[in-house]
Amino acid sequence: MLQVNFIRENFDTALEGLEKRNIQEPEKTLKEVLQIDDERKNIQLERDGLQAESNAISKEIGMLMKSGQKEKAELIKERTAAIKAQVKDLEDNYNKAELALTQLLYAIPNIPHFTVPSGRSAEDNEIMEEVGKLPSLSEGQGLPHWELIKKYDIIDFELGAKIAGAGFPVYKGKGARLQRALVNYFLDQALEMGYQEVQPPVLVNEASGYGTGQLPDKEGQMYECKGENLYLIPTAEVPITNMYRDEILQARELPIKNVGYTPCFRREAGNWGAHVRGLNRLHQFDKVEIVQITHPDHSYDTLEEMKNYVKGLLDKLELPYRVLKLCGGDMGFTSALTYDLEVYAAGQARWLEVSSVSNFETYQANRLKLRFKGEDKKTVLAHTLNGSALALPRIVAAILENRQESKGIRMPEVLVPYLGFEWID
RNA sequence: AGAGGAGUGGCAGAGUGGUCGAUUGCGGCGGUCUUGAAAACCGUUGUACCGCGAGGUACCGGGGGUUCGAAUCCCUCCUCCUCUGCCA
Repeated sequence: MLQVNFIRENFDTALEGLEKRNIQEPEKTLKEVLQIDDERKNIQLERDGLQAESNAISKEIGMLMKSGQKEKAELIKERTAAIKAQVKDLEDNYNKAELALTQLLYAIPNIPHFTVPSGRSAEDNEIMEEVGKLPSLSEGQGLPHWELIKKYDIIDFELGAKIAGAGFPVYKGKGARLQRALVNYFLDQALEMGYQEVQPPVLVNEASGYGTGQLPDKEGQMYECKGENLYLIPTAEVPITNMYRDEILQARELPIKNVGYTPCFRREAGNWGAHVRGLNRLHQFDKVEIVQITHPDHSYDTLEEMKNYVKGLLDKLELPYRVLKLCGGDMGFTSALTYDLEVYAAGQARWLEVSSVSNFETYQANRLKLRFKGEDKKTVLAHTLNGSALALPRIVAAILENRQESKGIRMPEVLVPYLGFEWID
């Protein structure tokens, strides 16, 4: 969430940023934040003063008791009753103000970076570049992946529906092996870039959900564990970033680079439309995620580095892709700047999002209380970033669709050592 | 899952109702000494909020309670350890 002091000191910047996101009545909301915060401070001033008085009296009573002046002590005790009641009142008011403040702040999205284009929807995203040649498929070789997977019997949706539900496919044979190869390839590549591999829990508690911003606003997107107060992760970002919740790091430890493979679970309530077929949208899918924690001065360099790293993966997989800079209206709630990478899937003649690389600046760090001790010994919020590197299903879809030949589907060269075969046929 | 034990500052570990935000040791940082280092010695060393400042308030796993006063007593939840049971 945003820091109140940031809003106070940069009111116009904050307002401009929120306007870019097209949220309702941004000025009123920001003013309300400041007003509630002022209220909170005033209450604290009064409460702390009374508390100090009360502490002094207690101390006095202690000394009187020690020196045996019981009656005198009893006399003073009477004075404390009024103070106590007052403190209790102020305490209640303080808690109310603080709660109102955090709830309000939870509802305010991150301020977009100044380079983020304004816009309302995906159509307003800025296409930064397009890389690679779109495949030209010959007649009869333009099948979408949902037909190809049947043809080669490598992914079974009906079977998954039987044991779980729609959107939970079963990968079989070379389909399953392709999944495993991709995960291993992506992890190995990240290792070469200096990331530490981690295997986090795929269930997280409420505090973690709040830490990275999935709660409270996106509650409907996560699967909940009945009676356990745990959530299935929608992305490895949640557990991996939350490893650093309530931590104060040393400046020299930065940047921290972690990579993790996890399955991801998304309810996708109300997100199923006509063109959501096959692997395009699933309730469960596999993803390798890269997460970095950086010094605020370096986070945008890191964002470029991460984007370039993901581009490199797509280059090596020989998939044509384009890079988008998301507009204010399409960007995630917690992000300050997001690049989406989309691969071209020839069988559907569509671009499919396979990665989202974001800088959250201090938005998550503030919620997480993730700080570091700087060179001047001051404790300041770190910046958090993450990116998919990569999400599997749509990569699989694009590989199947773009690389289909009459003889079968030719696997990308870099995967062959991981796969142990060259063709799905 | 049952029985028992324990959670205190970066770590170790005192503290069982009153000048305790907390003795001490280690580690860290600064300094003295040294050609340099080690050792020794001296000093310093948590977080958050409020206040122009002096300073104040809160925090001893989380939450609640008793009391004029709680690290210390009570309730509750969480976590860890040991034993028993169960199980990849």
